[in-house]
Amino acid sequence: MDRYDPLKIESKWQKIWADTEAFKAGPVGDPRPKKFVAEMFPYPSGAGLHVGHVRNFTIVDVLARFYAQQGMNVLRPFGYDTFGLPAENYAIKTGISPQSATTTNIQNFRKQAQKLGYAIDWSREINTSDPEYYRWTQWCFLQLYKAGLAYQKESYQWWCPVDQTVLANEQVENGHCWRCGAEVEKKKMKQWFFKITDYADELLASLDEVEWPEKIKTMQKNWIGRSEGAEIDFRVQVAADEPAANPSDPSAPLITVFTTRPDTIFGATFLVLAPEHPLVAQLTTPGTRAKVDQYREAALKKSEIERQENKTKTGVFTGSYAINPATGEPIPIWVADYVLMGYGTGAIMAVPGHDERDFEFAEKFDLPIKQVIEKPEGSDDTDRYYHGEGELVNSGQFNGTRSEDAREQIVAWLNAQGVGRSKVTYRMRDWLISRQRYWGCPIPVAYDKNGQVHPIPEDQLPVLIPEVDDYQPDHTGRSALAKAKDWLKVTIDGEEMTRETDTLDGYACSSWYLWRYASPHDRSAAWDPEAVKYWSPLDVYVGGDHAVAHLLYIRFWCKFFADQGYLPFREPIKKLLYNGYINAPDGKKMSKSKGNVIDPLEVIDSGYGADTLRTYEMFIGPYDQDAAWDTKAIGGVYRFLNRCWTLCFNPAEPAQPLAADDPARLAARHQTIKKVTTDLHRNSFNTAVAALMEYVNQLYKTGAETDDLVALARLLKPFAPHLASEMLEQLETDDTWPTWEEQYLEAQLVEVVVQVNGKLRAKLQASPELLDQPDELRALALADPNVQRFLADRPVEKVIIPRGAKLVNLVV
RNA sequence: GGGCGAAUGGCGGAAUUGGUAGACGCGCUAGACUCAAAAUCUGGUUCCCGCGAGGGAGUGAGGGUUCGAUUCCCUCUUCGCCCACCA
Repeated sequence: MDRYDPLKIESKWQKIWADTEAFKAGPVGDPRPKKFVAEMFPYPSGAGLHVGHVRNFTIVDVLARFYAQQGMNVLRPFGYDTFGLPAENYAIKTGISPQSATTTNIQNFRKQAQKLGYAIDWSREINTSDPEYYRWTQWCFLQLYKAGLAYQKESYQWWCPVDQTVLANEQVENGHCWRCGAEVEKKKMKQWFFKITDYADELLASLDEVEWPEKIKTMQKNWIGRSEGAEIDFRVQVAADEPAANPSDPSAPLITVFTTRPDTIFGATFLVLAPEHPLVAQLTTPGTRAKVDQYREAALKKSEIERQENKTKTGVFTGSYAINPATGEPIPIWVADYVLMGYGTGAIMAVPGHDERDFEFAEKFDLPIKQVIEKPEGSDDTDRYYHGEGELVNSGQFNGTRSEDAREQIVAWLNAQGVGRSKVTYRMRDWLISRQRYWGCPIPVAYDKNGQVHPIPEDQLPVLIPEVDDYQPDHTGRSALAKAKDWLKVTIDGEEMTRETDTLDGYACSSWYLWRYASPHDRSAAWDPEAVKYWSPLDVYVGGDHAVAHLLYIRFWCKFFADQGYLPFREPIKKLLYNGYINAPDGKKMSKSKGNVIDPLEVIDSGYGADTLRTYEMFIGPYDQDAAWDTKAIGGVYRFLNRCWTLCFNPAEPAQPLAADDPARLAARHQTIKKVTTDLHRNSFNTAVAALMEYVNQLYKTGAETDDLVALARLLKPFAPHLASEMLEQLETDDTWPTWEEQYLEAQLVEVVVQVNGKLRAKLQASPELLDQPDELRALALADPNVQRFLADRPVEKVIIPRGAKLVNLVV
């Protein structure tokens, strides 16, 4: 071999790795320290791997190989998240079944991943649409059902008119379907939910325990959206001219509102209900009925995007009044769409004096505005609705109290009268999990002739997805499963029933897969408790998506299954690396329609090889930042690997040869080992590659000794495993991760910089010991002609020699 | 509107606890090899002044703390992401 031929080297080593099952994880109980690393498993699209996958998978691979070379027992599995709309839409269009398209796509993905030389334990591949997998997804559902955390509720749901399916909150982006971009609507349907809100507090609190990027933690905190406040009951009068209702009269309806500002209750001059609020019909008086009905209908019909975009306030008066429990005065009850049924109680007490939205509404409809908090003097707040803190006014016995203190006092006062209580409310809603789609995991329940729900017994799992001819959902809101007439019938306890035709949100399938990796072929349980106890929680998770959805759901399931005794930990992922995107060379997102997609397989096959592609994607920039593909820069990485190859297989005479034991040579080697090792520990992949490049440049000058090449090949292996393996074979050694010794880090002379008043004036060569001898260092610095020039005979007032900084600062 | 983050040469980026700003790569440039080109190798490359030694300026803008600030603090500008009538 006389030149670097990546394609030849790579196919050679890929065959060896496959034949020897080189990356099989050690057994459960293996005494070596374990490391479990994984990427967010991909949806295997027909287009195959893209450069974003390569970045994501390579980060995991570098870490897996780094840990393995350090003698750890590494689990680095791989799987496919295969349910979802693309395969189903493809089936609707082409008639090719999702099952068959998925099989083809998986084969393609596997082949491509192998071509990248990933250190994957291929014996642990999982696929969420494999019945052997989804029977356990169904088992998970049944556990949640048994515990009362999977329930049905009829409510208004996001509905995508194009995909003909319900969407979760997380799948609606600015009022549009996340998949097809169509404007979503609201539709009243009976849906399945998981009660994630039961875990809201813990999901929030235990974010402090995980080593995740602050950005992601903040997004989850905002999503959960904990608000402390109070619920307050307002007794209704049916009409203004009736005598004020007796607050203790149990026959008068109650409107319960949620507020974070109970201190402003004396300023509550009207109530507002969401259009969907169940009491609206009852409260509407005959004179207002026509207007109220018209408003409600319009609000419900309005697409969500219209309701959000139109920020001018609209609303109608119901004709009824309620008694403000603080003032005893009747206040009008309005209906307006700026109040959301899904949050709090769907009703608010409006305090226009101190809330921007209520203020706008009051202005528009000429409702009374009452000030109950005094703006402190010197406040530069110019809003006419002061929403800060201050002293209470117009608030009866609470006048003069600070608003911060009044909150608690007023709630206690209302509570004593039985009309108010402290309340914590979350912005997060329960997780809507039913999907009116064919290509998903069937929800394992059936309905008897009275419509009662019956879970499918565990011994009848899996509920298999039936084959159908036509994948089109029908327009009644039911999935194509409804077309499998025979499949629909099921007998439970001798009674004939009808199966559920909804399938589970794909996020359910990915909410437990990390534990499946521990025992992927277990036919008796979702996961083997011993195996999970050994491998989990996951040490490092790498991905660039799903900041809220998937990463919140998997935490929820983890806590649930821990409570059920199935898991011995409450957080599934210790450390999260959230990688950035790779954009097209023009800086824009890669997309087929723009024609700017870089195909990683083409990069490999063009002659660069997988090692160059892998190393380039690690070198492209900090892993957590977006980067633009640079078609020229990848050549620089290829040249670097080519130089590594040349040093090992075809070395030239060095220009400035160094002896094998020269301190400068040892220093370069040990510095490189230290730099690459510490950089990998802090996930600074780009600078680790830079350090290797620097080392190779050095070896080109000085010539490479065997020890240099061994260190180089071992350090290079996580990035460019094929080339490194070829080098290690030539060098007749293994890939044990090298260690550095502090004593070799410094060459015989170090460079010390001299500053005068903080400005660099000279550089001196000195022995390292001199750094501990301030007087001599000072003398040496003062002797430098350029330093003398700048001192200009002035006396030196202070000499600063910082520890470990190779620097002298003379202050005059 | 709220929250979070970022801004460094022609470009991507580096500088781990405040201590030599610009590592490494791209690009550009000069040279070696070659009939020539490619490939490869060697040198140069923040800007300004200077033949040079060297000097001055410089990390979005302005101020502050410090012997010393890309790093810490304050004010502002621009950009990005997330949430967005959540009471």
